[in-house]
Amino acid sequence: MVWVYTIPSWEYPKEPITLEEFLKKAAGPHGILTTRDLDILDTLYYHRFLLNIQVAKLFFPESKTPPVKASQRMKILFDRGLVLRFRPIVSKHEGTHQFIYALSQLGYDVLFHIRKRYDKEFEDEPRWQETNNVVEMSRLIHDLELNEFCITVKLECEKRGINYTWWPTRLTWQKVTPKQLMAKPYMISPDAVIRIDNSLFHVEYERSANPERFFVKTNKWKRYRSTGAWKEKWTQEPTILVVGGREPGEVKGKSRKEKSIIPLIDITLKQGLENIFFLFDEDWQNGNWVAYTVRNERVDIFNLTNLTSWDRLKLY
DNA sequence: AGGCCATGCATCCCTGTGTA
DNA sequence: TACACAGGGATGCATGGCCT
Repeated sequence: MVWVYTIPSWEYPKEPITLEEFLKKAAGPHGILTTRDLDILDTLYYHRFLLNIQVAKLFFPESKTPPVKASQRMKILFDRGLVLRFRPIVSKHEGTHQFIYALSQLGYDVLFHIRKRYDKEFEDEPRWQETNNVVEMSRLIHDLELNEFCITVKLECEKRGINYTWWPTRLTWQKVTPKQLMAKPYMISPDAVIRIDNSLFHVEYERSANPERFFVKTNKWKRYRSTGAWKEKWTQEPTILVVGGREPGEVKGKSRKEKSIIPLIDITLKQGLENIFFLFDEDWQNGNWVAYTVRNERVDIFNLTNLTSWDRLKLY
């Protein structure tokens, strides 16, 4: 998808109703909300932004025309003030604009009021704010494409009958406090964490592929590994999965370019970081799920029975 | 009555192509 | 080169049937 950069401006409904009115109407057997609506709001809460086609894939898979269903339901949620929407500009055979949705303040309040009673994790959350949605376009696209990857893996798992878990990004952050005196705490904040069958992946979606920033990340990961800090959060060591373009991509309107992740492989090799895979957009988007290790070995991420070179090193 | 679903039609915007 | 127009992808909206 080729994006044209414009300043994102969220569209607000003309006559949103208040939380009190909403909860009155939402009650009872013929309330104006369904559990699916709540699931959609949940997904927006955890994953921030969704394209209409992504709502369609996740919540209307049985329909003959999922995008139509999705847009109809999302229009209702928008008119009632539960979501914000924004129509970006794309080009090159992509047709016309597709809506991007985000959670509104009312949507958060409704979700919080209805689900907090039996969903403990909400109570411990720092207060969410609608202004979280005001981000740079590059950040918005990054999140959308990350979600697209996670959704595509989910659908592929369903097709193959494999278990899949997609952790909400905000629940995967880990603050690591090193044991050594004077060492500063640091944050490990993956873009997403997914489990495919028995493999745990720590997903890094790299659109801008800045080598300097990546170098800093690899240092953090090495510490995270060597100190075993991952054990505080996960039952197995996560494999880092770097996802991004093999070829530099195009972005209209600004001098910004999407960069290839290939230079990052060299950095990783020189750093001696192991148990990390690289998966190219051009491959997974065409249904080819073969990732590469730093030594250019091919691995099928749906079938990781072969030992990786990292495992072999540990055995020696 | 309102939610859900299928369908049809209008409309919007981008792209490609033909013509003067 | 400039312009008009058709086609494609996607949304917006109205309608009608069925179900709870």
